[in-house]
Amino acid sequence: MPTSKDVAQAAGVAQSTVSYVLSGKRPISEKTRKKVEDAIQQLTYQPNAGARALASRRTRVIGLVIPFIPELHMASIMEFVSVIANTARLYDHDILLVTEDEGAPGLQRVVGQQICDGLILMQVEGDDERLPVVRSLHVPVVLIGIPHDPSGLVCIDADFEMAGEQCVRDLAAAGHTVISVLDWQREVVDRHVNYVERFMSGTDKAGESLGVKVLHLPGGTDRDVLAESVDKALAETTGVPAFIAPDGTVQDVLRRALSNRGLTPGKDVSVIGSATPTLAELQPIPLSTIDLRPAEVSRRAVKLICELLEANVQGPTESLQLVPTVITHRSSTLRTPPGS
Amino acid sequence: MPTSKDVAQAAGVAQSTVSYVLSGKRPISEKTRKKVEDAIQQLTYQPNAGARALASRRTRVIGLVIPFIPELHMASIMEFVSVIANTARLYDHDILLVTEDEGAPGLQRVVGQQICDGLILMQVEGDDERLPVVRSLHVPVVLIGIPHDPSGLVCIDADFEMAGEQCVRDLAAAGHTVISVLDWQREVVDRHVNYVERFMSGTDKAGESLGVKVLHLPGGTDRDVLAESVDKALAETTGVPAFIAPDGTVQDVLRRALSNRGLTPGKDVSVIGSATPTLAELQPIPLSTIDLRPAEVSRRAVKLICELLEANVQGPTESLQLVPTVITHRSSTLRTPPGS
DNA sequence: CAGCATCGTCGATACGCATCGACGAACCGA
DNA sequence: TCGGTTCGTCGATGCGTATCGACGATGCTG
Repeated sequence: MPTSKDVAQAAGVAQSTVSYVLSGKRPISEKTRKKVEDAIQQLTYQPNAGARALASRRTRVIGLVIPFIPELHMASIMEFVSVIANTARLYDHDILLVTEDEGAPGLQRVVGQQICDGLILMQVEGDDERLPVVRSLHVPVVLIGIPHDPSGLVCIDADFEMAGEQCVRDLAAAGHTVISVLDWQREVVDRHVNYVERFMSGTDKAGESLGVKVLHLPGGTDRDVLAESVDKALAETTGVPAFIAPDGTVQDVLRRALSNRGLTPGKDVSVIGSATPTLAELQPIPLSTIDLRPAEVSRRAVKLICELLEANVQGPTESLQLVPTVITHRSSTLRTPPGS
Repeated sequence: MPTSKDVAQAAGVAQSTVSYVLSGKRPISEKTRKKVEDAIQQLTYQPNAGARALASRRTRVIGLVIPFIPELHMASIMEFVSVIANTARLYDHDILLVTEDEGAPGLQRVVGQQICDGLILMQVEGDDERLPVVRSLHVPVVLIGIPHDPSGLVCIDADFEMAGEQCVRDLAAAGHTVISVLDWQREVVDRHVNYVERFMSGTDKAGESLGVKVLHLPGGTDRDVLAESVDKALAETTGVPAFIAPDGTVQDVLRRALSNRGLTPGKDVSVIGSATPTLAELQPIPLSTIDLRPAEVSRRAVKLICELLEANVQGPTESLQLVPTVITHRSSTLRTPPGS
């Protein structure tokens, strides 16, 4: 492996000059720059990351803490991961995987050993045990998800409250007067991820202001539990029933439960779920969806942390960003108020 | 951040002694070791990764090249990723994400800059364009998947041929005389991932040796295409029909197609799919599966590369490992030959 | 008790780059 | 023509660790 010294020698300049050509931190004459760049080409020189990190105190690596995954969520997590990795490259950074299995000590490890310059935490819980550690780390950290106490933290997430509002508002506009909201699957609810509450609060506010009844029922992937919820919803509904199933994993079970009862989405019942456009179109009856914008959230998270790194932020910062959600009508919801 | 020098000072020894305590590469008296370890504790010292990499020429980081993902596969990819990350930690290594978007130059980048000591490539295609580059890199690389020409490469994958054999053998034993194999979804087939061929070859060999007819039909997630395949299979089948759907994403569509035709898996038809045990049990009719052992493949891949790193392998190595697959009966296949 | 290997520790050096101060050259206006 | 800039380059140093050679201390053999 050639070093910058080799390049310097080949170009007939000092090693420091090579460094300045690369960093642009001092003016370099066109002539010298050309010589150096040619030498770099010829030797296929690439700067050594370790040495660079040692000298500059910057690794250009961001640690990404991925959650331990209740099986069924993996797909959506992967969406975050890949967008985050690709976006990081745009800022000339790399992503180091940190699994949640390592817990809080894992964070201290990667930061303490200076393997990375900052962290992105996914799937932050309302009362996340890692928060005290996060606050004590002297590096920028961006949380995806909003804990109960976000003071001193940089957080970003989809605007779940807006999402809840949008769903109820749209169903109400379609003429539904009773709307049933199915909970996330148990694994999520048990984690006290606070987007569940935010979503629910959004539905309730909208329901109240529009004068429609909003029911909250247990969701999850257990067929019997969901069957019970559906029956209860149907019993309490006057007019055409409407369901909101913000958890992608619940949708499959819901679809089956409705079909068992002879109900066809878009005709006898309205259903709004959460899925990517591609997946939504793939359904037998294209699913009306509330898009929680995972890609946009990911991109902004990376942007945020890179800006913090750029600004060389040391002390605690505080900020909170909510990404607007998007509701899309497909065939699983009624278009017009029935009887109009 | 304290350095090893600080530790040395606190312990009243030389910096090199601290280093030897940590690495164990020279004998240290119990007394000195104690002093040093206490100092490390008190200062909460953690070695600087950059400096360590610079001096030792080892980053203890493995690059993981994850594929660009046709949406529906993400879940299974995540399974690999998380097991790989966790296993790497057992060997005291970390995982750097490299997305396929960077292509072959990305490999040269992370290796050239010495950000990582070796690579794991997922989802290797039969005639992968990155192979020439891989062969030219002077670091250990482990491929998950088996290219057409594996010479000079270290490869590991599930034994898809065995998987195909197992499926056909079991269905034949249950009395089926005609067995229909549905292809992977188009996105996978188009990539020429060669496990498709290996699986098919396994089914054919078993079919031939057992005297049962094996049909190959287009799979994929397109409902119409799959409907056509199912109809064709039913038309050509004498006795109880049997389907093998090795692609997890095809299964959903197949299930619906069969249900539309009034066929109940385990009763009027046998179905073998591919899914993790949890997911298989979650189906309305628990799915008989062929387990392609993603976790085991991941673990072995990490083990392989860590051993290569340990052994300080420079030149090209060659090896090929196939992980045995496991077939599990649940309720979607007939238990006994019909009419017996 | 001399002679010698072994053990435990130290000091010095190298790893490859970024960065700082210094310095010569070219250029400006007076 | 001279003092003062600005521009472009160089040499030296530091970043924190691993590792090599050296060396005193200790234990053993004859």
